Amino acid sequence: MAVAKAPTQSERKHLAMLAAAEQLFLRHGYLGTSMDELAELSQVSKQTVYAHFGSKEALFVELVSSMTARAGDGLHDLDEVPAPDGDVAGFLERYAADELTVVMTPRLLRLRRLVIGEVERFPDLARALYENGPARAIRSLAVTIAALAERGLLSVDDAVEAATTFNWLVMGAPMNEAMLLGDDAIPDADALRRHAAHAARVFVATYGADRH
Amino acid sequence: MAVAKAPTQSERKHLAMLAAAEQLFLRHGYLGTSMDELAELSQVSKQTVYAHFGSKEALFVELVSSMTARAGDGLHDLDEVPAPDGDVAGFLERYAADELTVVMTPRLLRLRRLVIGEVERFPDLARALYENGPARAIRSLAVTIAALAERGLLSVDDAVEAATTFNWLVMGAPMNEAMLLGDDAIPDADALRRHAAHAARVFVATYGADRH
DNA sequence: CTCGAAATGGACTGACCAGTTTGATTTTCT
DNA sequence: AGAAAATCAAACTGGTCAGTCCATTTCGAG
Repeated sequence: MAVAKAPTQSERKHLAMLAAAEQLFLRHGYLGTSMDELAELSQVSKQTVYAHFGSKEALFVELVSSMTARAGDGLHDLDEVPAPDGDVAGFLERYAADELTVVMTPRLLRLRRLVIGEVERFPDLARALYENGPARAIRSLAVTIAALAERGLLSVDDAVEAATTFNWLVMGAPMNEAMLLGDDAIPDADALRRHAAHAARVFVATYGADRH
Repeated sequence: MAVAKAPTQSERKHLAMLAAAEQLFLRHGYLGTSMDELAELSQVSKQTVYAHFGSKEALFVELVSSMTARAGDGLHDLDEVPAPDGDVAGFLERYAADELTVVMTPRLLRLRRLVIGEVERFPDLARALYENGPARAIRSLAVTIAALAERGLLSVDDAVEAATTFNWLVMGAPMNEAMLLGDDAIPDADALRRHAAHAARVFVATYGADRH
């Protein structure tokens, strides 16, 4: 088994700095965060910050990139058997609820706000977030939808279009509310489940196999 | 008729400052814009800026508020006769295309990015943008949808839920792409029309009167 | 033409900030 | 234990920024 080696001081400080950077950048933005502030919150001297990350911009890019990469992680191992033999709506509802539970989280919403606000300054970070978030989710869902269509459980011409439709049917309203109304407007778990059910209902009404 | 009185120098400068503020704030953000820069671009002395607006924050709030208030203007006088006697899908498609044409504009998208990035600093501006944008559009659409349901052209229980669904069916994908991918990713007029048609098709498949 | 209001520009204050320097201290690894 | 690497505190550089001050000029209405 893996040996739990004690983290070195350097590693501990590295993590402390990343944690402080996350807190400050997500709260105050890129320009609104100062390196002195960050060093103090990390309980670390300023030189140590520069020794580890080189510059404010490099630290920002590293932090945002790593958060972005981990963004849609707990989700995409859900390519289990899509539907046993009929309950497509139930499957889609569960999928939507899982997706919403992952995405509608203060950490990820703040990351998204931060990155959107910095599109002009850091267009690559924004593109990376788009690729790792919606684009990845849609591609993955399109495969599943195509498989369901193959089995005759859905009636779909263009699987990517259908996946895109479902994705924004699910995410559109809560995401755009959360962007502008702040974390207090995040729906609770029950509201998310109801919304997921509604999205699945609309989708099946459009793409259900019983359409001629 | 209204007399076209020549604008005084003071009025001209006031507008020049607002124009410069729009350009700079939308491009560089709140913190990224300096008052010296703004005065220079306005062809005005710094004193004049402070004489007119008092402070950077006040100028920012005034600019964003006025842009927000005018945001969904060219649209909501479209409460003409919703549908003569049948073509609900066509009516919805036209409505969606109009809405998309107004919203998917660099100016408004940049405003939205700016406001989202400043949610923590200026929560009231964000709330105002939400109210004047999506919330207003959805309320207005809900009335129309209820009227169509009344005439038996749609089968709708909850008009607000249906309006919300249609709204994000229309705006979700292009809006969220534009937020992260920048103005270059704005779909052209033809793509917008096709997307509007698709949204209308999905909506009618779900809420069409021919559902039992 | 005249007088008050508005605008000018340029210097100035006080604060902040990214990044560097230095020399001493502590941690890590062998 | 002892050398190399990492960290520290604190001062410092060069620059920027919001907002103010002031003496002079320009504008516009009567």
